[in-house]
Amino acid sequence: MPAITLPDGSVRQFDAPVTGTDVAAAIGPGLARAALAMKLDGKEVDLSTPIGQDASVVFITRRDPEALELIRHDAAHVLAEAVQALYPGTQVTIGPSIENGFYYDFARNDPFTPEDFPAIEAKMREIVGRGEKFVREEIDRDAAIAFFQDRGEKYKAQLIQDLPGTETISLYKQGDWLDLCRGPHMRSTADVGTAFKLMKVAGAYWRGDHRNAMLSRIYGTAWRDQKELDAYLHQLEEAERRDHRKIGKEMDLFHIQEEAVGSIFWHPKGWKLYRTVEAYMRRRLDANGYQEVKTPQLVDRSLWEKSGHWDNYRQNMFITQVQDEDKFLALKPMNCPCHIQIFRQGMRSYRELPLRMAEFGSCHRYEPSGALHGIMRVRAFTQDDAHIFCTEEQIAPETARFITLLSQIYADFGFPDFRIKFSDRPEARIGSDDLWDHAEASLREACAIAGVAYELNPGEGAFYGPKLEFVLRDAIGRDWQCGTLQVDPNLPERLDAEYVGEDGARHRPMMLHRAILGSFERFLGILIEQYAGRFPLWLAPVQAVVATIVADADDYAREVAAAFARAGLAVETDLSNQKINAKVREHSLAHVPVLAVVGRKEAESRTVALRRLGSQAQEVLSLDEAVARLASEATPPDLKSGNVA
RNA sequence: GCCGGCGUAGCUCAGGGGUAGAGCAACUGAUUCGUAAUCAGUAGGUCCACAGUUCGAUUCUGUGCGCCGGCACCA
Repeated sequence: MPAITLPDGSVRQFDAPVTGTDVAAAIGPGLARAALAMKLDGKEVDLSTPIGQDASVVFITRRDPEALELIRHDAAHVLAEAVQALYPGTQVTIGPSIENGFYYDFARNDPFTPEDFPAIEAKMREIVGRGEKFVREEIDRDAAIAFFQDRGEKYKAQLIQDLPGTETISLYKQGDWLDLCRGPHMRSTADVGTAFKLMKVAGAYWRGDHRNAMLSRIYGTAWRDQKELDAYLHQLEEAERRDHRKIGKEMDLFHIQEEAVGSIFWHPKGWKLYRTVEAYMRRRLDANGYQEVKTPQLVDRSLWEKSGHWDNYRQNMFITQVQDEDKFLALKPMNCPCHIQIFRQGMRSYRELPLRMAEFGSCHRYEPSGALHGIMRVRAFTQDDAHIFCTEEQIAPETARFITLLSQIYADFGFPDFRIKFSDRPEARIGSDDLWDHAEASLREACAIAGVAYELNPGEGAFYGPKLEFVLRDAIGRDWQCGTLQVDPNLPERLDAEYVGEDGARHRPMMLHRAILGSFERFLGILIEQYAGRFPLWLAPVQAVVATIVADADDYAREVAAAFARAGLAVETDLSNQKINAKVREHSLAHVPVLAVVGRKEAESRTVALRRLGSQAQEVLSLDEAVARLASEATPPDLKSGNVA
């Protein structure tokens, strides 16, 4: 007879097999009301699951983080029932819970539009209000396939068909409606609650494969209560204000126009930001043993044929041809083959390794139109690229060294936390398993040396080697790969790079492809969103504005601005005949970090009144002191004393 | 590339089969003011492009282009 161990260590004996519902009731009416599901020996299951033997049970209530996932998953079922009730003939497919919500993919001739949402939401509330019990039923595989086929649910039938034969097929009923589902679920549709909202419609390929039919996906968000939902919606609104496209316009940083899709027109302030980041990166690379090079933009197709890119990526390359010439040149989509050309000049010795060759390489790729996104995903971009030619033994130490450098740089830009994904061998790959074993082991070892944790991203490596991806998140919660490090034993072979070893014989170097920012464009986009345009002083494109209160202070204001400029500050003057209130407002909205206000008082005493963005306080300093202090504050992190790279 | 939505002044947006409107910005003038909007005036538009329907299209229909949200892709 089952003895149930509870989280507090206590044990309850029962005379006969029980369900979670029974156990909760035995403990108390409060828990019986609150329990939504349970963890049975660590596995999440329905409350109604029978317990015949000794087991440990942890109840999940609305307060537990696990509840969110249950609510969202159940909400997806409720959505599916609502849709099938309102739009007969719609087939159901899958509907998981996701971060912040859920979605459900439907097969239907006429896709949904947001105008359908009110009706669907109303129907969902009705279903939740009915509080139909979720009833689990296990069913024979063939019977299940026949059942769904009879109902015209061919996607469900196919799902079952493709499940491994050992899998138990379970259905979940809620009143008259049912769905194929592994579970678990809460007690009834009432447990979903009312804190949900349909968010958007989207197309999505069946099983994520572009060769398959496109389904109509409805996204929703669901929370434990209205307060959480409101907070989430509010947070979304806030995030939209940080959108780099919006801020880029407001701060006059850049624009993109139809005649150059996927390419950026950098305006003076945006380019200033770009140059600040570039100058910083160049100093970091110089200090870390990199040699900077510059390679051609247009390169004959023969080189791309040798490297393999012509075969693999021709569709995504910009090809040019000059009139009256048969030659085809490609705008380089990447820098590696060019760097190998430099490596191949003359005879290389093992003594030169590891050789770190860096380039702020301008690349062009014909990205699919749907992939373009502001300045984060473009067709013309500049990588902070470098290739490290090294021996196999040097892979791990070089990688560790790289991670250290990257961490430092990310921290300087205000990203102390980032995610690392480890992508190992994909199905379609070149090179022997032995080679891959070595390359992956080196990367793992490097991560251990660097002391960093990573998530495994199975099968997502490049075709030539495993890679690490360094991922940052934008304002809206989308993840972007920025940094990367790829181990490549292949390209040196194809393009015949070699060096003379200690033994006097010729060897193939290994090649590490690596980038820290990834591309300037993407990184600047993330950076803009990270700071919502309110950059730290060293990054701000306009660091200070000297604003006058009266015209009598104009000459002094010019003097102050000149002194700021001599100290290397990016400064502007505002001598317009507006009230100081208006000037404060205008430059605050423009995210200028320092406002130096001068009136008659300041002109007479040779002081300035500094006001920092986000603060209402004023600090009156002598001109000399203000210059010294701001100049020191505006020093890039790598140039601060005591922090020399 | 695929599915859906959108495209009106520099920006944010309203409007609607009879060739367009607001706020902010810009420009001009007045105002010289002490830390988040001084007042008045002026100017500003191929209503994304092309085709079709119509007496007449910015408005309706179609196609193209671009943008936005997803999906797929991301060397």
